[in-house]
Amino acid sequence: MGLDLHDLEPVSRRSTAAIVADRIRQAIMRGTFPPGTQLGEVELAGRLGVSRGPLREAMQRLVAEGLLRSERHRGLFVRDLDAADVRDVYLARTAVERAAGMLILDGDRSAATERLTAALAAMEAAAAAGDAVALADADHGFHAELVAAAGSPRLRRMADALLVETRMCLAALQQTAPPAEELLVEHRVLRDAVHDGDADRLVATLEAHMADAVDRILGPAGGGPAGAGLPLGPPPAVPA
Amino acid sequence: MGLDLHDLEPVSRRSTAAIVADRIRQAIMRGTFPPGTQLGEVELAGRLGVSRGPLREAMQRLVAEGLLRSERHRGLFVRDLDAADVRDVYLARTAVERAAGMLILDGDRSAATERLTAALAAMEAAAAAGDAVALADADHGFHAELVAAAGSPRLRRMADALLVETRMCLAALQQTAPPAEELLVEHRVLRDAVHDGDADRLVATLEAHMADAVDRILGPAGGGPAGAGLPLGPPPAVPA
DNA sequence: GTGCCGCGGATTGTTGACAATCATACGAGC
DNA sequence: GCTCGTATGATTGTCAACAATCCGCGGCAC
Repeated sequence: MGLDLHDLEPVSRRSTAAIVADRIRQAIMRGTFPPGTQLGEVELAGRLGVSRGPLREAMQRLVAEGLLRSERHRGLFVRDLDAADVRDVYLARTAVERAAGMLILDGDRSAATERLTAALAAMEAAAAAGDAVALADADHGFHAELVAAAGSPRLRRMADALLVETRMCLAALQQTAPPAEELLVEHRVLRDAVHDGDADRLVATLEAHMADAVDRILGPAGGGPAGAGLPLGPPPAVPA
Repeated sequence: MGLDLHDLEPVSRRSTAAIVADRIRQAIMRGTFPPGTQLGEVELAGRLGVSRGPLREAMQRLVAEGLLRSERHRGLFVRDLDAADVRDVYLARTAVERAAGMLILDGDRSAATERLTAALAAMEAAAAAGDAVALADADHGFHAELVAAAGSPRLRRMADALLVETRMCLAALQQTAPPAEELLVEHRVLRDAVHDGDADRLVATLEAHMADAVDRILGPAGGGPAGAGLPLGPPPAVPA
């Protein structure tokens, strides 16, 4: 239902490096590779059925995206995100999605509303089914659709990268249980604000939504002033 | 004078791929490789004195950054930016630098003011010397310092990528002569707004500054509503 | 007992060569 | 004259092997 650009795509599929990059990215997102784990090149290459050449290229892409951290002659490690990183991710997301929202309000609101409604339906279905990972997927999809509807390639690219990091946060610090109903309400308000063209309400709701997400992940400790740069303390229990 | 993070860098220098990526990036920024040119791997590898392996890794990074466009079995080409891209770059920059500015206003304003003043001094020196490329460098440095002072790693990373694309725009569509005095005034106002903690003035000036830059590059045609997505017409004279 | 030195194992970084693929130019057929 | 099929050339994509580097452990001198 949610295929974006299948309209007669050129026959040549993407390069091998891009494919394995997507694979690794998805594995990191889904928590298959916990933060801090070392990714051996030979093992990964063997498991994916490719050689080390394309795999290294894919790794470089992921390093550029900030998902991996490369130590020279030591290996590649999955970046572990601390509390400051969580705040930073949501701060950047707020900036990007805010700009996307303003852009939508100056553009085709009805089309955007339609796309957001569809994404919202996916969230509602997942919530009704009680499927937590599907709900997270749909949440991801809603925000991706929000900035995609803005029509800015660069905002979209930045948002995609940030959403991947968001999933990393969720996978790493798996919160107990996201209150599905509250989540749905917040997203519904976002869509309505887009529909009504209410800029102030959209921005306020977006910021509150992001702050809520940070609180949900970190516990209601440092969600307010968002002082970036502090490593800060142990919220409930984070592994080293 | 403007070195950012030279503070006792680890002895092991970066990987070869990162070095060649920086080289290519700089070459693209400075206009050495005009947009649309094909970058042959063997030629580049020979010229840089490295093999094709590390070079391909560097290329993947640059593709991920959006500076190169890879066509399968065709080659790597320098992305050529049209008018819509110019508007999009400045739109994204506005979003990022606005967020950075708000963050600074909630943080250490005096330190940020100091850094911005230093960057401004570099601009003034370049303007006084009549050195256009030094002025562009200093302009670049001012905005880089602005988001660096915010202390958000992700905003910083996004801004760096966008600034490189900005330089690409400037190099490709080399404008006649940027009015140095006006440029200085605008940046001075930005710094003063940071110093005074005036959020409204900072945002307004920033948006005006970006709109001015777009007008300067494209000619005063479509700077107002910034309708992204249109390829749009020939402002004065753009090469295909 | 403590600190230093050297060695073994493993991993990454790099290289060169092989194979697959595509664009271009030329000639045959209609 | 135009179009289609084919040969050629160059380029990218991929692979397996070589070399450099670093961590951990055992032994030795002090």
